Amino acid sequence: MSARNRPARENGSERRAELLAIAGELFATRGFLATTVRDIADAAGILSGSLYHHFDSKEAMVDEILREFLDDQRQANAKIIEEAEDPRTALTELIKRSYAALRQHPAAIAIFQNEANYLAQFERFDYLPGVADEFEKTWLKVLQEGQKSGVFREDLNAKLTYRFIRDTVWTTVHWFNPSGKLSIKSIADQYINILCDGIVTR
Amino acid sequence: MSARNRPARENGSERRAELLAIAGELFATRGFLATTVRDIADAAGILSGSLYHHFDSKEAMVDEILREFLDDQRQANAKIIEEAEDPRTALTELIKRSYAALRQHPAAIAIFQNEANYLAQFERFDYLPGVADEFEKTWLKVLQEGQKSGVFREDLNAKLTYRFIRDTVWTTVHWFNPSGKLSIKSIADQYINILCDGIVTR
DNA sequence: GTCTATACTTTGATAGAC
DNA sequence: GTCTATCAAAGTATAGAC
Repeated sequence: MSARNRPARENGSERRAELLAIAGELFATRGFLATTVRDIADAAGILSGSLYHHFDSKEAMVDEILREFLDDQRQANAKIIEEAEDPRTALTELIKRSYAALRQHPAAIAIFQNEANYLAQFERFDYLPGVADEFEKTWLKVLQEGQKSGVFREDLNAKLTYRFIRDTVWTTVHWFNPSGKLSIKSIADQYINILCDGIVTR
Repeated sequence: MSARNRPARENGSERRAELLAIAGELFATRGFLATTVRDIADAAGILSGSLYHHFDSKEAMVDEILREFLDDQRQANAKIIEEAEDPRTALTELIKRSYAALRQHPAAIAIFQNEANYLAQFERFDYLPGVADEFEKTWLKVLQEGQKSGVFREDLNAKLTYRFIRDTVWTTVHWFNPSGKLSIKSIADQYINILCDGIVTR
């Protein structure tokens, strides 16, 4: 079946992608529940009923946004783990990659951060807890290997350390301003710096 | 006017406090919008209409929850700043205090974290951005004084450092489990440890 | 691909009896 | 302090014309 004849409902017409981006923006800034299908339609300059020509439901929209981002991130993580030569490099690369994602998928990250908990209650989003778990495993492995090899302090609780890192990195999406003074790169560098060496002078 | 004759609508009967706690729990775990007045009433074993004997609206409920917590935290911060003898002590005390609040006001913290952005759009919650600002000023002052006096590294962006700390500390509310293995104290200690000295061995 | 029109459901809130 | 009864508004979604 050619892309031309494929029904828009199934996937990618340009208009469809446009609508999805608009919806994502709104879900990210206002929240999923606070965004009505009329809000999305208004922002797109059409009427709410017209959205249903492209998507089955509001849930279907957010579902698609999340899947795309999560697949991307998962692949990127796997590649880093595979290629990194030592735990410290792996860790800093994971952090850099996460910050880079802030520029590529800001809406999806905000939605994942803010709504995963709520969405997980619906069957359709059964995959969410699994993905979060997989992410945790990836980071934990790096941290633990680093402890074994002696680059990371052994007295730290790896799970706790992972959570601290994750919280700091992802929550950045709530205040990061792409047109502000701080670049993603400088934020990432500074965080890696603090995380590795601490804020106290020696 | 005695407490006995004071209308429940105005403030503190026992039942009222109970209902507020139930609502707070739901707001915190499910989200403000996802929690209906019927959910709250169900959880309390009454009908939704009965809630309006105690509170003017759903918004009034969350408003009261937030104000109580924020006042508390503000006072605590002021006291720490006043009493701490040096920036490093002040910083660790601020962090410890924030973690301690996680035990005392878990629901309010989660709500503040998750819903402040949404709520700020309503006049009633005009005070929220101001409070966040005040918190930031308090922490910034400590960090900057520490940089001046040489305890904290001068090459760090204080504002950025504050955000890293704030995000890590407050976001803990999303995964902290009071009946889990990790105590609040051990989480706080470990975080202070990482923040000050980093995760890399030397 | 969008519009018109509209059905259906959920939700926050009110009035008055008990 | 709670219940019964009920509203009005807002929300998601559908059907069929254009």
